[in-house]
Amino acid sequence: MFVYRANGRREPAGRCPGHPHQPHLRTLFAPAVAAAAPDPAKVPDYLAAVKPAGNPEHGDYQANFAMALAKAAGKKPPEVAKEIVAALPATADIEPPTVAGPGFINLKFTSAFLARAVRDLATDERLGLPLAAAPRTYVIDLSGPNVAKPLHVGHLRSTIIGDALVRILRALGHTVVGDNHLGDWGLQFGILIYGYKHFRDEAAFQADPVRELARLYVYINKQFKKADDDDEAPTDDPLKKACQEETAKLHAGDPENLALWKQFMPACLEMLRPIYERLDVKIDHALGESFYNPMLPGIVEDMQAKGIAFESKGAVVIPNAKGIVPRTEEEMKKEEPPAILRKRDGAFTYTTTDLATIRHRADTWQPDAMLYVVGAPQALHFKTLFAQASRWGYDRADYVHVQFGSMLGADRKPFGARKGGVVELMDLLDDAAKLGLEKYEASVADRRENGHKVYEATDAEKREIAEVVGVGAVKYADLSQSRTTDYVFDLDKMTATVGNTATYMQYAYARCRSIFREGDIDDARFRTAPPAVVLAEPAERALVLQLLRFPEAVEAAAADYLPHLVTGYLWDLAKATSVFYEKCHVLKAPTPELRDSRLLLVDLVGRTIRRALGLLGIRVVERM
RNA sequence: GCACCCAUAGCUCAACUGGAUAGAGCAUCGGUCUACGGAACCGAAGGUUGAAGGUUCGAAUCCUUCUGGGUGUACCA
Repeated sequence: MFVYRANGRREPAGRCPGHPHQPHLRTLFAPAVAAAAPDPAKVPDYLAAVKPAGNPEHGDYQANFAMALAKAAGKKPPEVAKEIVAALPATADIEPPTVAGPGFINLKFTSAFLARAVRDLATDERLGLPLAAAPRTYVIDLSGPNVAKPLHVGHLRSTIIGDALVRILRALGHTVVGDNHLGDWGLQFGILIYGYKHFRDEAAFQADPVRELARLYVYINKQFKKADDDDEAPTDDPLKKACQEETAKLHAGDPENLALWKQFMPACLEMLRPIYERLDVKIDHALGESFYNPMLPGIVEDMQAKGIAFESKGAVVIPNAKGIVPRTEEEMKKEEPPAILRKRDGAFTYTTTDLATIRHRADTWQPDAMLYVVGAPQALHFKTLFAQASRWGYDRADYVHVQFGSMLGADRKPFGARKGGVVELMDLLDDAAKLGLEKYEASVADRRENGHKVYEATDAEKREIAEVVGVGAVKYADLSQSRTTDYVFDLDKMTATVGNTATYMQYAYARCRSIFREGDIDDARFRTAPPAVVLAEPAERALVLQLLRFPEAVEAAAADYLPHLVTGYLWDLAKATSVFYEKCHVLKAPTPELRDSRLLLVDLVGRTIRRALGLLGIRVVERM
């Protein structure tokens, strides 16, 4: 991933600012490091090397700057580490640090500090999540479906990742504008119009316009495919040409085509609405391509007037990111192509629309950053677009292509939009919900068989469980994968009840709630007047450390636009909780003090899971 | 041809952005406990991080070359 800054330089994205205890440790070290460092300018870099320990045996945190510092000072790393440790101010928050290996400084919080910190966390509705000191305004481009066909699994990633980023950035106090750049004006409507005029089944269209339009779209595209297989250049395909002509007529304002477009649009939007509802995704704006259509001639004129765009081979183009328009054969082989704003036939392209969109977003919301949650194949397009938009004068905001890998079929081949066997989103959600319910019922039967008292859910509750579990499974599967790599679509894995899945987290949440129900305990007390926390077992200590790390995970996810850092955190939290349950009885704790302390931890685990899943757009149920 | 992305355990994925012995989940094998919710826990086995060089105290991570896959590449979006 890269960020285009105002100066046009390519820079890595911002680093994680660290969780609230990291600054605390850095403050502790700052004077000693400053005294030992020959170059004061490097002190912040050294302090940045105070980070969570990679291995719990080494403590809670580790300071890794002694090696670099020793080299700069011409000393031996372990000696430098020892000197710095000796120079630390006295504190009751950490145990005496130890020096190990080539000069690592290992740090461990005292139990007293952890107990105090987690008790403070209990009264904090934000669970430690900081509000940004300097809130920024983000415009996030997400989802962007082609409205002429039903959503399929390929649209999941942009929608789900984009929605999670909206929620995460908002949670940290930023202003976020979500904008769904609908594909509602391109060739797909030429295809629909041509298909409607020549191949429609009138009865089917009357009965269900949505389905008939979808059929026509697929039908025409299959005809294109044939041309490809015959090794004909797609542009020579007469059918495609005919569709392009219908598109051009629409764009030129042809009354018949415009009327058809207006007739088709509501049906197309109706096709999308229930899916967004089911996914629990609300996008602030849906300014599609058609919205920008009237602005396109002005965009091209303006860019030509400013000397950024010009004619080449009958089209109007903007140079590639390097500022070059290749003209000779040799250049065309070596250089990236320019982007076309207006084709030879006068039609505008999506590059022009994207430029109009940038101008509109910049003028309307004055964002500090514009994020495009769009698949990796469009990297070249955005590279060119961002570079030239900056030259055009829209250089205040950072442009980020938050790209993600393709969804692959079981054969590890990308899902092609035109290929058969593409799973429609609605069917996928139905299947996932059905599987979720089956597993729930199997689990209930199993528990009953083993003599447990089992709560009998009503049919309405079962439907709710199925939906929450099913949709959650699909979302979590996508979000838990680092977004840059391709990923293999696997429904069974998504709906698994073990491992790093939504179901496992939702179940962990339900377990927390169950303990309070079982003991008939009011949880409010643990949030308003929390009892003292007693850390008797290592499992409790590990759990507390994990609870305190929630802000760190969220901030890291926001810094690099990586929601999977939140799911990774959840998985660690869930594992720590499992061990805790195993080692520490809660309701049957040896003393009332310990029971209260453990109830506080259970309540915090439940709240943290709910909050973290909420940041990913995933819901929980109280019982399952 | 050129450009971008990727390659980690049998499979699916991590690795806190250069840190200590590369970790999980499936699958395989073994074990624990009448179980505050067993959708559990513990353990074993599984690796020359695609290959070869280089950078340095230290590399899955950074640089070069190569191999193998994906994607894009002047009038689709």
